[in-house]
Amino acid sequence: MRYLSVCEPYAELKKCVGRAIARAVASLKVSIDPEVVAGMLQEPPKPEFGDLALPLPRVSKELVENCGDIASLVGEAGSECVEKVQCVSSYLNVWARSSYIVEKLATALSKLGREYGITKKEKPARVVVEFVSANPVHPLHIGSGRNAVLGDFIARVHELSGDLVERRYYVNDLGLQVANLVYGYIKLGRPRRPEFLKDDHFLGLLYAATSTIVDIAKLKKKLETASEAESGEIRREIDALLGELFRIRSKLPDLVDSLLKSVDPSRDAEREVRNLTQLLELGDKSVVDAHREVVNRVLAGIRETLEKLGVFFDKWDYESDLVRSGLVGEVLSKARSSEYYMLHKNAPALDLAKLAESPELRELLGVPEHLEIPPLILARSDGTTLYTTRDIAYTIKKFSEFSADRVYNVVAIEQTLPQAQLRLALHALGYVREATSLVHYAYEMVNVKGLSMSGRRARYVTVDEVLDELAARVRELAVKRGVNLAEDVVLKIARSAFKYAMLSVSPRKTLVFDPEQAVEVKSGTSTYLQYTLARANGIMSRYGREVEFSELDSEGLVGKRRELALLIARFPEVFRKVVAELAPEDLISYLNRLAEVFNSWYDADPILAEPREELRNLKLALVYGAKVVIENSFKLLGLDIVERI
RNA sequence: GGGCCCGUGGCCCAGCCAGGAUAGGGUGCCGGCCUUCUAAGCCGGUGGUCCCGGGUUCAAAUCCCGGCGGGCCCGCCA
Repeated sequence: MRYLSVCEPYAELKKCVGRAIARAVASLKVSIDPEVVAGMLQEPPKPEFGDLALPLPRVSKELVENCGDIASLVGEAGSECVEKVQCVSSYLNVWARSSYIVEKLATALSKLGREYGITKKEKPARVVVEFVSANPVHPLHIGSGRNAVLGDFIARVHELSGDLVERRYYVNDLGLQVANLVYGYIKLGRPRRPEFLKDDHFLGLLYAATSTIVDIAKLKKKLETASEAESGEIRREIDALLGELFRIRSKLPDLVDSLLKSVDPSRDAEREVRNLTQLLELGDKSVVDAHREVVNRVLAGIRETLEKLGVFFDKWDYESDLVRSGLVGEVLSKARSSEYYMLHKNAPALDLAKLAESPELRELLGVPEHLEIPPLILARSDGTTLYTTRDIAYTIKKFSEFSADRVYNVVAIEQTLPQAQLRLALHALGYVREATSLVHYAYEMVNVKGLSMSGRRARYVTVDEVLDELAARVRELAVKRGVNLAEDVVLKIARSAFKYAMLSVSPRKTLVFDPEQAVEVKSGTSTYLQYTLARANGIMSRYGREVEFSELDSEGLVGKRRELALLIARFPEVFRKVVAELAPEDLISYLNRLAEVFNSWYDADPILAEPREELRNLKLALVYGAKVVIENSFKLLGLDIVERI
């Protein structure tokens, strides 16, 4: 990938040091590539070991015994960037010239200003990010919250890199889940919500109650034909579901009571729901109306939550529209004439196993090496299509409508198989470019301490309640500190804390969400970073002028100031890595270190009160650098900047 | 049964892919610091068999092999 305006002070320093060492080693008649040396330079664990260190055995074993000689050779040769070199237990410890660091950093900061560290691509790409796409049957829970935050992050990464990004939400309104909700919704005559509940929360309860009653009906039917041995187990399951229903009832008694009056659990409720899925897919007027209404009511609630989070979408795509547009039908007929077409237990399917035999293709499509690929069933025997089939059509649509070079599906890691099948199916049907440019950005699930989550049973922690609780804590803390915070600032602090919790853990790891802990507002969170930024901004606005980069006292670059300068100098590289690897947690670790060094320095060293002008300029340059670094990181992570905290 | 992921102080997490110095943070607990740029902060202390066992290496939390523990996937669900 090529980038514009490369201006990376730390990388330049490493290259320069690499050259200096390579020159010295050359006089020992050993030839090494300066670039390689630069790549091997690492950050010493302690300041006593200098600014950069080279483990000599990594370069060459023979050099280890010459460690002391090399150190003095580098020192004698002199270099614009090397101040001093020492040999400590086979490490070459390098102290950089302060003037070099200051000059490189000042150049970068004054040249790029607020753009410092952001590397734009030479050729912008067109990127679609599909994320959240939670089924419109209940409010967003924190699992979808993780999706929302990560998807937003990916979109931001590309936006900041100069790409054109389209954010899409796939409204999966054709699954069995929605049919269950529609069933209950119609049975109750399109009920209104009580005053104290948001629509998505209210309808989420309706959905859970309906699902549970339908499931009970299913089990009761099974009981009729069950053997003596089976019936005991089934009865226990029914009892468990009755318990769930009772719990749901406790939240909204009237709702469940009237639902029980209109849905007879002993009748074949399941078949009625199945009928609904068919009518929906066919576009039956009588149900489509109620269906779209209830879906939009839930969606309005979800949207409100996303807005509170500061997460926005360009397009909302209804799955039902996709089917009715005929796109899914086209995919089906294309599949029928494909060489991979097969019947699997009498259902139309694609035999992708053959295709997946090629290791090269797996590599190309990012299909895990040992993942077994079963046939992809395209439709039920009643003719209704299945999710992945519709997703094939949707993927084609996402690519074509935006002329996308790449499409991200931000989807839970548990869907690795269907996502792999999706890419293989696209390839099988001749959509080779689409198949290779579709990225499954996978993230692990969110578990809540002491709760097994289930949408079907209304057992979840919602994003709304977490945000509300966080906001309450922020207010409480503000009162304690005697600070008057505007409501929008409260929300910004609260939602940033939520995002931070979602972003600071690697997406590949299961996130154990402890509601008690997440709502704490304390150090080691976004609040700490926001606070640090507010301090830096406070100084800058109090100073009220542009920093004078041409007159900096580089002799003053010692202690925490030096540490901070080197961290700021590293930002462009950190940024590039985070963008390339889509790893928000790396950026967060870096920010925490930067904030720690900044605060520790801030506490001990007066900045504006510094009497010597050139030293004051140096300090201000550091404050400015830290400010720009944190602000640009916030842009990438979607955290909010607050003026006062 | 097969496959993938995870295991790091009491709790949470970074480091592992590209092996390097005494394993970093946070939280918790104990103590100290506000007449000076925001104390949601700073400083000090406390706390670790990097799941276990082998192997490779001058060097292993990191790579390889074998276990153990936890999660996920293998549906005419999504």
